[in-house]
Amino acid sequence: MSKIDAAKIWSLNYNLLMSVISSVSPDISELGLDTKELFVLAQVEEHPYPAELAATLSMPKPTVTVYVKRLEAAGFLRREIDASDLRRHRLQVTPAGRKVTARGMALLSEAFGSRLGRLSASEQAELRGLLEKLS
Amino acid sequence: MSKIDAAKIWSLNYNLLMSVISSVSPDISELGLDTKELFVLAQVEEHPYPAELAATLSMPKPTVTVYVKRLEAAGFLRREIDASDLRRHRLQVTPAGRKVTARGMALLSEAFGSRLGRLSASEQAELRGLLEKLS
DNA sequence: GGAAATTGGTACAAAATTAAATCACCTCAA
DNA sequence: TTGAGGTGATTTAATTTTGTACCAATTTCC
Repeated sequence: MSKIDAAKIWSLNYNLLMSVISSVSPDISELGLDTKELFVLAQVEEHPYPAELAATLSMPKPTVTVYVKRLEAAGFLRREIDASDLRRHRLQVTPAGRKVTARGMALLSEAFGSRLGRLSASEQAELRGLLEKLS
Repeated sequence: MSKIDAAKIWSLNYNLLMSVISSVSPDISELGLDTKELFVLAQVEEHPYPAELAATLSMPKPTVTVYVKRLEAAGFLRREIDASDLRRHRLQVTPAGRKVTARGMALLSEAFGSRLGRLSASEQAELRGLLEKLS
């Protein structure tokens, strides 16, 4: 349960996530957005400001700017200046954006779910609980 | 337990990993290697060929080439042509490489461990078991 | 034995990502 | 007020990562 184990758990988890990502990204691309763009888009409703997005996704602010710009150009997102603080840009998902998010997350769920399927329903709930404690 | 949940579990896990990575990468940089380089180095003993590394880490072959080259230049790795298959380059971690790997993984374990510390010992074991089933 | 197809690996150019600097705006103490 | 310090977001320039094309060694199959 010492340092060795934490690193082991880490690697297992990391390799798992990466392998799922790379298996779905071709399908996600066909929706007209990049995998990372999907992650950004999926968090916009919960975190409607670029700085918040950067913090929760652990990515630099300029990177968020680029993704937001692309998402806006694709019509998945609208940007408007926040009335109460003119520095802030409030983001809003368009109906098209919501649709593509749902599809993309469904693809991800399908791929990840096929791994999750190795676990029983109660194990899945257990896993979710553990991850929530860690978050 | 449907698609929605898989996506939720996914996001929790993804954000967790990314936040841990970004919190340790400054410390890892001080060891003289990049975070991704550490991940590569840490897998060399288990997967001593570039193509294998690319597959297990889900990264493109050219990327592995670049990292291997840097790790070799830094003296953490040696490359020799495999006697039984002259196309393959067998990689070998040097003592310096082993040392820096241990330190880097310790840093990672420390950071991840401080999250894991929120779980009881039996919960940690539970988590590891679940992740192993998924891998 | 010897083309043809495969596999491991790399070089180079293009694309993605990021660090550093900058601009616009906000807050608040004097 | 005002101007000093701080925050949100973007631009620019540099770095990192990757796709494409390629070579060299090996295997396959006639």
